[in-house]
Amino acid sequence: MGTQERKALEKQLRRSQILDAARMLLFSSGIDSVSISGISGKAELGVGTIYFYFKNKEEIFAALQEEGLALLYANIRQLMEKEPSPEKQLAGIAEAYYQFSEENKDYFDIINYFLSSPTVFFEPGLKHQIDMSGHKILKIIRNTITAGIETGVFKEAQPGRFSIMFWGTLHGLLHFKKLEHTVLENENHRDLYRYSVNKLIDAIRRS
Amino acid sequence: MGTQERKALEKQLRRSQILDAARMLLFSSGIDSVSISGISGKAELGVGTIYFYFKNKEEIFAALQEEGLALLYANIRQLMEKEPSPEKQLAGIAEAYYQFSEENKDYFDIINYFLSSPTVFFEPGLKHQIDMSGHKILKIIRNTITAGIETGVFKEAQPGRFSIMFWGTLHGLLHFKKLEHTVLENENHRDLYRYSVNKLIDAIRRS
Amino acid sequence: MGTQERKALEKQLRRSQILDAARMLLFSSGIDSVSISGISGKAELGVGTIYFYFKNKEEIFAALQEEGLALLYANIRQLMEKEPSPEKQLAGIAEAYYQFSEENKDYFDIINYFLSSPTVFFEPGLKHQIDMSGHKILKIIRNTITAGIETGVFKEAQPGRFSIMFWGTLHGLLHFKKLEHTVLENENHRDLYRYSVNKLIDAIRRS
Amino acid sequence: MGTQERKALEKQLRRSQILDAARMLLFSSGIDSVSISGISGKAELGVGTIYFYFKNKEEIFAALQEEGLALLYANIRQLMEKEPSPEKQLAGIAEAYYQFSEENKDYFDIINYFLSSPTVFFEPGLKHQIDMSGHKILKIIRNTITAGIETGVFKEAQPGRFSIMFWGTLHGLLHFKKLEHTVLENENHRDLYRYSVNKLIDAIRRS
DNA sequence: CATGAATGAGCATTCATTCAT
DNA sequence: TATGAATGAATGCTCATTCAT
Repeated sequence: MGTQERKALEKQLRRSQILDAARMLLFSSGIDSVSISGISGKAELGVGTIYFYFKNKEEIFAALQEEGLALLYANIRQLMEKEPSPEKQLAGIAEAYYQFSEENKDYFDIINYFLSSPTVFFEPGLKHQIDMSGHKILKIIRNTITAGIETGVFKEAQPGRFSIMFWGTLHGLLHFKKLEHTVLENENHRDLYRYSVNKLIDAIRRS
Repeated sequence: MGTQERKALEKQLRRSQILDAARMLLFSSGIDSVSISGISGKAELGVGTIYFYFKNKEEIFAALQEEGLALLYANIRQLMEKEPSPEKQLAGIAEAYYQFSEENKDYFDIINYFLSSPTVFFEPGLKHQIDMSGHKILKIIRNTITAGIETGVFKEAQPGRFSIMFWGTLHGLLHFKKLEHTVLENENHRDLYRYSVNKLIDAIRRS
Repeated sequence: MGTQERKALEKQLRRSQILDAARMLLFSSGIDSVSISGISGKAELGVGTIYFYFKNKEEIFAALQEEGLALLYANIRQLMEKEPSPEKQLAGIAEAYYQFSEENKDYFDIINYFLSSPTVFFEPGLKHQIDMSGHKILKIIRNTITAGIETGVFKEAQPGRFSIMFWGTLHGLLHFKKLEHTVLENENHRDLYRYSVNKLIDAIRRS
Repeated sequence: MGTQERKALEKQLRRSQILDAARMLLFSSGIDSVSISGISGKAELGVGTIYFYFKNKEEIFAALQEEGLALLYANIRQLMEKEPSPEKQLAGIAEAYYQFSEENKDYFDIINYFLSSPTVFFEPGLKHQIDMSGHKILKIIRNTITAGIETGVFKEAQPGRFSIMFWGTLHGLLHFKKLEHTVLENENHRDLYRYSVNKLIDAIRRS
């Protein structure tokens, strides 16, 4: 039915409208000062309407998180695909994550928000969707490593594990960014990050 | 004076009492639902009394964080000192951190909370004190590595950087714990962690 | 639409309801003990509802102040318009102010509160509105004086200044009301007030 | 008894110590941010001690108010005594009050605080003392006027009333100071004040 | 579908005052 | 006398969520 289609489309449109408002607010004022009424104001919709399209405030954030993961995924693909060799590709992935954490700090923060919080639970369906996004990113890494193994550049018996470790190291180091001028004292964070990535690539190259 | 001493002791006691309550609440309800009035209720003290001993809610959290870091530091020392070789010592440090994240989940969470949060800042003095605690832990790692280099077990031109990377990897992987049954799918998190630690030790052993 | 109209009316009603509660509280307990939660209790509305209709506690006071000024203005007009001559009109204005300070003591107090308070400031927009109300009252006085000059009853080179002085004298004397039985000792405050008004009218009549 | 005397002296000393602290705080932070604990800190005395010397926070303010009135009294005397004629003396008194409101704004505010507040009641004894201070000031005015009448410069059947009116006008106009840039629009407040003082002196000169 | 009025629990923080020592 | 630990009521304000229309 044409009518049905249009309705579905409109529904999608409203969702975007709300998400746009939420994103703008998130980026301009930080995660703590995003309120439903704020979103409703920015989106020029009633508060009740927000609740029609999203069950929760958290659901809105989850959607934003997905956006972030999608963007990160795209960035990674882009930077990685420029590179010819698995080694350079891995480095490209790491570089993409670093850039993302700086250039899309708000998305990075929101992803971390959910990852760090010991509480927050989403509905199973929602959670699955988000996990899938994380999965896709991890898969790129694993594929790159597997490809490297196949071409003989890498030697690694457990590419699945190594890819998680790789990702975990990047993640942990990015977390340390805020310690740059205190605990890490003299270390330049960027250099430290690159050093670590090289270390990891070295480790898999020779093992 | 006996009286003075007892007074000082009682004062210390009250502080602990408050911190205990805060810790219990934090542990049972998550960081977001720890409120001053909740603490005052749990501690069976008036709200005002809380503020007599702590300037701020944040000061309470900072104290808790420091407690956590001190405990972690002690645990690390203990597990590490059992081991004879730098390699085993590094493994011991990693093991201690893992255990800490499980057995002292509340402390682990609070440390992470402040590390992850894009906003919260402590007063300079407070921040410095916390940083020092973090520093001490990092120093153990660096010393272990340096010792390993000196005894010829490790080869690494930049022990300072490597120790941060080491710590960062552990940190990042522990963060992934909650993804165990989703993104990490088939991987047993514990095994993954150990695998990674070995990888890191391998990397420094041969390089 | 009938529905829309009723809604708008109800909204206006709620505002009044809140203002009524605030006024009653102010009247019965003094300005310092008017709290939002007190108002919400008296008005039988939730605290949040108060904040839905008024941005601030101060906005409520400002509304009350404006109410007061409007009432004073009306009273002045009424008493003044009965009088035929500028002299009697001036006396009528003074009389109206005196009556207002007695019969609408709560309004009088709130107007004074904001005038006396060394701190409190309203938002520019709000302030402007209040100032306008004050202005209107001052203008009546000035117009009366100007009219008197034009008809030759008064002689005064600076009617603007004199009207402020006139108003200031009334204001200052009403402030002294509470000193009636102490500093002012034997003076009957009412008589004193009338004496002063006559003095002022005399002063402008002859000068 | 020497001991008794010293004790009484010490008691007086402590009072001053507390008042000094309160005054400093009042002047540096404004009337609203003077707290007992703040005073106790500044005075280097325990909070309990404050309550030993003053029954109330209000009692402290009352003492400060008296200080203010005494200072005002002294200022008035000084400025007035320079002048030879009753007319100039009246102008001097007015001038002194104006200066006091500017140069000792904090004292002026505290005096007004008690005058404006519709609630606050002091103990009878205290109240009497404060009233006396007010009285003394009023008496100067009355004496000046009476003197003027006796020397034939002034003509006024009711010097008592006129002096209150005089004082009330000054008081009311000083209150209008904060309306200078709004309600009073183009009027320079200082000029307006002087104009009014002259008007009053004129009024009594010729009547 | 869309609205937005209404809610009320919840928050961190302050501070005058008391009272056992 | 002097102390300062303890209190707890009180404050203004926020905001996710609901629900009648």
